[in-house]
Amino acid sequence: MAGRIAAVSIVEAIAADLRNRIFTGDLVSGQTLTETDVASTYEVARPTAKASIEKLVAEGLLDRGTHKTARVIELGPESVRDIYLARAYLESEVLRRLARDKAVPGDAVLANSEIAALQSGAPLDVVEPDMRFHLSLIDAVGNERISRMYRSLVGEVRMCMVRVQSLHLLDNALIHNEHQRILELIESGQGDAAAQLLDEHLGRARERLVAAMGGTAGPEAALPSTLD
Amino acid sequence: MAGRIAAVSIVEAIAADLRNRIFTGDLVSGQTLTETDVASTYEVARPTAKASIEKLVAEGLLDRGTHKTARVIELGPESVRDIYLARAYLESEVLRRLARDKAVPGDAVLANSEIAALQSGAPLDVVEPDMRFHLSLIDAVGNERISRMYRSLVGEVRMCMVRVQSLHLLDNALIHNEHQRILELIESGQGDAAAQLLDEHLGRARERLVAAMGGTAGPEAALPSTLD
DNA sequence: CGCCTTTCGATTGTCTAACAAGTACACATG
DNA sequence: CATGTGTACTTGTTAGACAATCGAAAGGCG
Repeated sequence: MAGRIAAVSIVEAIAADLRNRIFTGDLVSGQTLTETDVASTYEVARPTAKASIEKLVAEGLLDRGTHKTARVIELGPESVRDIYLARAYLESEVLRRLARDKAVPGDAVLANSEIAALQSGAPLDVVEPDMRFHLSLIDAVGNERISRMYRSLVGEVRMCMVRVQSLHLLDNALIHNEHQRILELIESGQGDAAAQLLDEHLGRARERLVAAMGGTAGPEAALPSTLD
Repeated sequence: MAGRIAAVSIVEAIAADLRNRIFTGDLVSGQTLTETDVASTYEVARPTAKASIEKLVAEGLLDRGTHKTARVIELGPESVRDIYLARAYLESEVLRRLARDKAVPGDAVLANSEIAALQSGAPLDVVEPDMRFHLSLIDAVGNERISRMYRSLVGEVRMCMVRVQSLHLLDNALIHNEHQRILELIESGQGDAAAQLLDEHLGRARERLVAAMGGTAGPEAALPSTLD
């Protein structure tokens, strides 16, 4: 069968669509979402729209106070640092434990080869396999809660990405090489080195994002132009 | 001022009370919570009760499928392992980074001294300062998302505790000593050793919980009787 | 007697309509 | 300029209702 069918409730369906619109940049940061707007857009009753909005608020994608209109969360430089540091915390410990068992997840290898394969195209094409690479590492330890936590971080990372999508921040070859080295370090059991390399890997991505979103001057002036 | 005032909505207030009743064991694992029950208990309309229930479902404290009654989640041995391993992942990396800065959080010292102070009392009295000790370490790195994640884990740990509260699983002196050694290792910059000790600390607690809840024979036979 | 089907009560999903309560912003007033 | 007032918009909550679904009990059949 082609994809498991899903009898989702209306609330879930609307929440899923809103989530998608946030991740694709259709709904930009700071944009307001009134209950009546959502209700009329999807032609449902206001309580239904309300429930959808509150679902996304619980996920952390929307923000709202009592009696105030919900807004798409705004991710400033401090949020980006918080997100990427949280990623580093989760993932570096994962790398240590994978290295302890010398367990290289096949999905991660696959995802990284896809990064190597795409030579050009839209600058955001690398995001999907990149996220899949990191998720494969996380999922490899088989901890349900860790995977859930990391996925919520990935959602926020995607929001950061669409926010600066006009810039080509990402050097596919560099990303591929660093991933490759991380996998090699896991295979040879060097957990500390893998964790440290990951720290640099994420730290670099983080600072480029911060510079691109918070920079006063043009980003090409603030960033190192070449990274090979 | 003595505590910021909070004008919480009815939904939030009910959710908070239900959460409290879950943590105190008033609502036991597996117990069903129909919307009408909650509505009549708190004398509110059903949609309000529904929203409260869905809030707790989003937090992971209740579980429910479409058209099915919500139940308090049941934490079996595999869940306990998942929770404690997730704790270890988060916290051991935190210890490494604290050790790197040789930063011993004052709140953690305080919480541990409270553990030393209580010599007797209810067996669960140690849980609160124990959780506070670990939370202090987590909060010390100042990462909002990591703190949030850990707090959700702490909630589940509390549920585990009330589930086996009849047994005295906890040796206050042992806990205090291990905490103390962890703090010392942070102070001397030995991150790896601190992380490893934490692993043992959490691993022991986890296995005792698992044995207590899943053991076929009486727990005093399955567990090492003394731990000094 | 045991198994399958049907029926029924209980529960949830969603809607309409409505009122209360709060926020934000413009406006008038001192 | 600071303050108070008022109004439009939005959200919080309720009541009642109907459809859809689930679980289990009751009944029929081999």
